[in-house]
Amino acid sequence: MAVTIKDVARLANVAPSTVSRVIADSTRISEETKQRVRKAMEQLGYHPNLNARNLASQSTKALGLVMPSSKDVGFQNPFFPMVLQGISEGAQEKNYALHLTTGKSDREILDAVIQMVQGQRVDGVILLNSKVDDRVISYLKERNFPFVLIGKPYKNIEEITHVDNDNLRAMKEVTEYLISYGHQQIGFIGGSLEFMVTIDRLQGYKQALQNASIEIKSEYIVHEQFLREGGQDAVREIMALDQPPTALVVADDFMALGVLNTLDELGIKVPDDLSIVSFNNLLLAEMSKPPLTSVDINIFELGYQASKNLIVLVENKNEPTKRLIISHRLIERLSCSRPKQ
Amino acid sequence: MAVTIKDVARLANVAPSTVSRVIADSTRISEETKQRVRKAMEQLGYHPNLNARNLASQSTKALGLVMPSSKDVGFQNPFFPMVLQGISEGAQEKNYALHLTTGKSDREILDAVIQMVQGQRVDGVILLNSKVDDRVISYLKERNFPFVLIGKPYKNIEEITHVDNDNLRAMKEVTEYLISYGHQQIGFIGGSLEFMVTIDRLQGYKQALQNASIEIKSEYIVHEQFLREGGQDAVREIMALDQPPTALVVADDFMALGVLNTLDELGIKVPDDLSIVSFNNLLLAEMSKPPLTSVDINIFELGYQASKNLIVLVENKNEPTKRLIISHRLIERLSCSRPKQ
DNA sequence: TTGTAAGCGTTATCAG
DNA sequence: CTGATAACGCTTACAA
Repeated sequence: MAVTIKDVARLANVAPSTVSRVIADSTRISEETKQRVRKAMEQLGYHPNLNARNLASQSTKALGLVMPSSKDVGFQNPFFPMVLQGISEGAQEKNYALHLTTGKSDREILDAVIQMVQGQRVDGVILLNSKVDDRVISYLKERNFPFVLIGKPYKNIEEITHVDNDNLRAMKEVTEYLISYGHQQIGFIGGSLEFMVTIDRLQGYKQALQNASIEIKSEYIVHEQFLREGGQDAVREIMALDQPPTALVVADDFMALGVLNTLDELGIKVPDDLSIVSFNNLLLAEMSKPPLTSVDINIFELGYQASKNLIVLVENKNEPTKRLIISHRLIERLSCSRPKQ
Repeated sequence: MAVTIKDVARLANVAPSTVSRVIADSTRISEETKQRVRKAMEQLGYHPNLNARNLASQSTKALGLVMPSSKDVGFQNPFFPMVLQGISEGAQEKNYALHLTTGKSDREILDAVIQMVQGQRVDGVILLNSKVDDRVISYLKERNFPFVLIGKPYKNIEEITHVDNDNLRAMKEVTEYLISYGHQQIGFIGGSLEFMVTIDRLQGYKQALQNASIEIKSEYIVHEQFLREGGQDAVREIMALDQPPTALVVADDFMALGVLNTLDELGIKVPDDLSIVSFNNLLLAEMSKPPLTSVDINIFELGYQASKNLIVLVENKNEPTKRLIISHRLIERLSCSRPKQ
């Protein structure tokens, strides 16, 4: 039906193998026949059948992407499209295609990954959401199949190539920033502790307080969902304390938006009564009222480096595992000030 | 290297073709051998090589998804992850895989699509962003390759299967809703007129005004980018008029957020001084201040129906083209009230 | 009900 | 520099 390599060969008066070599731009083909073959390809509108090619060459030039479960709320966070953008760019540059995988349960996701990997649809896999004791990771490691993780692995850190921010340091800096403003009562509103990012940031928060000899109060530490009213409950809880904090670090701009609303309802002014720093620096951050001081964690770059390095991993069999740390940057806006007396 | 159909055949003491039939669950195989073969597959951890299978069967059980250009700002709108979620679900249900495609320019995108289609990596394609005179559409139509468009085609409406909202009616209803509140001066802040959705909504807006014998003022109609400060410029412009509107319809929640901010800066209170209705009903809508009355256009369903119907198209050669209209619903929150005297 | 064998469209190995 | 020819792993007539 479709035009094949044989049709091209016939028209150009060469063997199919020669056409194949022209496609691969082999050096061992005379410039003259190359021209002739290329013209024939053009003329016939030839495009190689990728399935045949993959089958013969035992490789696919495609990367698999494991998305967060579609039931996951986190899916609505703009984090996902941004990281995808980065991944996509890194792949495109090396002419790799992207293959998507989801599932409603962990089991479904694992099955989809297995199919994709064993079915040889992809040469490598990018993981977005590492959970504690992730079965997908165990599976890939076991088979020694190339993959990179965006975020920090729960175990075997040294054996898993991953790209992450230095979340500990980022949060430490943020906390120090607030301390330097004169804040002593600083609250922490983070996501679930089953995410490494939360663990790291919590630790950064604690370290900063300790270094400044500020007491760590457990009432100041709240873990909530990243999204939605999560922030609202958290902030009510924490502001109802006898001695409420004068500053807050929040895990995510989206959540910070909820925080801002609740504060408004409670009649608490930002930054006059309460300072806030959040993370991610989404468009949201500059559109909220007041605009949020937020840590830009370079989401695009996270994705870009992930695919870029996965390709390296795929193409060089003995590439060592790596840990890639993407830089972050505090973007100062209007949600912080000195505490009131 | 990997375990193949032959290994299974050998272990189960049957011919490879028999194994193939077992995989396809052919009725012409005895239950007994089915058991035996399945056991062998299990034992060896067999998974079919999808490239070989695709090559032999000339079909892929995969759908291609053309994403908005990664340079596109629209990419940051939560619309994308939501529609992807729907698409993914529809595909998963029928055991179809998803293949992604992007590019930085229209040319790159077209090339990627051609590669994907002619390379026979997918059986059908879902398009997200139809532009005027879309070359991807022309290409697919020309080749008679199955595809569905999310949104409304610019031309050949009857010949292109697409899933869309009734944007004209939705906007008409919204405008009538505001009129019923007593508003006579109603502004329109929409996206670029190169999007069909804008054209449809603008028309709905005009129809509602006409039906109510309200004059259509061109100064009340502003077209801006969907995102970012777009809203802010637009609202400044429109509120600076001698007789500013008492109500606004806005194309998108995200944009409405920008509008809210600017209004706040201008000292204009919502809904007391100005009523607002927006579209999409993102999480944002309930988190903004005040919470936005917004039209839920069922983004998930848009995606879900797209992949579901694309699969029908792919599997039934002579399926007629369809137009699928997804329902919408006005979600009333706190951004509307009667106009002041 | 099962086996044989001919593709599917490439790439890769050997000759020449 | 180029051409045969054998894989690659599976599906699918056609036989049996």
